[in-house]
Amino acid sequence: MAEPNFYDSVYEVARLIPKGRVTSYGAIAAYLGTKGSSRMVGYAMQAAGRVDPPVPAHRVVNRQGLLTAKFHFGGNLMQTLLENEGVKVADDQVQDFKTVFWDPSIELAL
DNA sequence: CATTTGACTTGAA
DNA sequence: GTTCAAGCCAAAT
Repeated sequence: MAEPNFYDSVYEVARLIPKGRVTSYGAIAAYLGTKGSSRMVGYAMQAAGRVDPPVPAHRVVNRQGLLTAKFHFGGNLMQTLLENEGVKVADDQVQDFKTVFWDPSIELAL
């Protein structure tokens, strides 16, 4: 079911992120085949807050596991949500990032 | 229709 | 190891 819209594709993948896991923009972009459009993934996320059902954008972080999106969430909301799901966050960074990392190109490749 | 921007990534100094 | 710069694609203006 390939969505004709780049945004919708990003939303779907973002919704597929399991609880307590996080992924990176580049991972989603690579999964969509547009590795170079890593920025677009985040850009789509911005609009994600306007779509329905809502997308767990708080589970999407940058390559460094840094909560880059928290600035858009409006404070510590993002970190709170992540910790609420079992993701340890400290200094705006995901702890054990590689452990909680969820790569769609691998998890969904099956 | 052309230009600018953007929740990023990777490479080089 | 850290900092700077360039590159990438798509949507918004």
